[in-house]
Amino acid sequence: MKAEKTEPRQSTAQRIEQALIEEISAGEVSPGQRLDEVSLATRFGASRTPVREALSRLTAQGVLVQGERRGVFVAEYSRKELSQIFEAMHEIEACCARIAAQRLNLLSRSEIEAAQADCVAAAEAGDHVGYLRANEAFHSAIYRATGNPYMAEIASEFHRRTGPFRAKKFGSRKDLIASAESHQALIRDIFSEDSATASKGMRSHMTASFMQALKAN
Amino acid sequence: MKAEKTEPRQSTAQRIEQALIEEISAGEVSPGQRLDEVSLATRFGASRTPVREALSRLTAQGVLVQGERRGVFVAEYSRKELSQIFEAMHEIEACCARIAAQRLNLLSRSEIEAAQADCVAAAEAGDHVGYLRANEAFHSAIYRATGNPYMAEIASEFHRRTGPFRAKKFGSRKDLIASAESHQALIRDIFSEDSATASKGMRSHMTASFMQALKAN
DNA sequence: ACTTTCTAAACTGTATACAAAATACTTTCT
DNA sequence: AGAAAGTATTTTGTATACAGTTTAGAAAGT
Repeated sequence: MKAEKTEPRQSTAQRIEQALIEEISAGEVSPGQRLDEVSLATRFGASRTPVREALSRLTAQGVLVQGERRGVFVAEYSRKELSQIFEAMHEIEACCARIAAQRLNLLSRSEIEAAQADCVAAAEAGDHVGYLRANEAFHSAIYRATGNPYMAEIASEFHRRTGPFRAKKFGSRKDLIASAESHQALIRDIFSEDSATASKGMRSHMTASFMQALKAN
Repeated sequence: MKAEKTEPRQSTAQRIEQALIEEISAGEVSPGQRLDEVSLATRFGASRTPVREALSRLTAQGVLVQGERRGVFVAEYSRKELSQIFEAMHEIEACCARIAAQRLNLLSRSEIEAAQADCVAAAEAGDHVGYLRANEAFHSAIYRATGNPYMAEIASEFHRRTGPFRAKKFGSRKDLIASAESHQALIRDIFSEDSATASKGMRSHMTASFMQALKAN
């Protein structure tokens, strides 16, 4: 493999943004919790400036919300709001599954299968954090299979935004295993290369996901 | 109507962000053009700090793109990329039309009709900028009719992102009038309250929109 | 004890200075 | 003339200071 161009060094602000995204997605910061510029600056060994930039970018992406007069908070949604988000996500994911089913190729199939193998491994090991990452990668592989980076980006954003709520349904090793198993049915539907089957399969998956997240929250 | 809570005063960074969004959406800044912190700071009578914040937020929203090593640019898409964006937008808009058709109520109908009246007025007057605003408001009214702010937000983002490319198809008064007329068919389909009709109508509208944008770019 | 007013502390947004990195331009060498 | 090295300029990211706004807590008044 040819070496890639030299990657620009990640700025402090980017580093902070990434770290916060991961924590929030993993549900490590509770909904409604306020993020404090000054203590984050201390924690990351930086000044307020890059912290402010990271927080501002995350509000622009809807990952965080700005208080009315002050403060930046991890978004906290009512049951109604949560169902609206899942509805939107549900529609996007169904579109992705439909398009992916139409566009499967050797690479995308392999990527989905490899990602699923990682999910299974993490679930068997009872590795909660590892499973969250592997689950993320699994869904990303489906998004990539659409061959449309913009669809993939939208879907990823929703996946990230619902991360904190979905993370709570993975309480035990048994939950992880059940989740990994549900992926198998989904893969079968997508690999059928039939749009309607894929779309329907994803809708079922998302409905189950939502129900479980409701129960756990 | 009861007075709303006092709105927080808009920061300089927010002001700059809004102004840039409008200009970019209206196609006033060419794709590929670099935005320069220093001259923007001069132009807005501010320091680099709020300019950087605005630019950073706009890159986080995908409205602008970061150069590999330096610079922030108005996104420039290849024909292939443009078709991918429109494809994603097409899917989102069709979902919105479908959901809106299922959820119409007196308020949403009125809003759509009022927005269309504004489109017609702007088109008849040959008011290019006014038409862009009215067109934006028309689509926003449809998104709002979904009753799902998250669907609406995604759709609005795509609408905004494709603004520069779509703006170019509104070259003459005749183009504005044709666009406003195409809205009528779309309204009829959505107001049919039939999901499939609404979805199909929106797909037609988006296909025509894309073809026209291709021709004009 | 409760309410109002005042004060101090915390938070927010911005300007400015500084240093490092990237790029453009000029000079020197082959 | 073309390439390499050196220099100057521009751009980027960050730290810090400052001023304005908001909030919390203390003091005074009823």
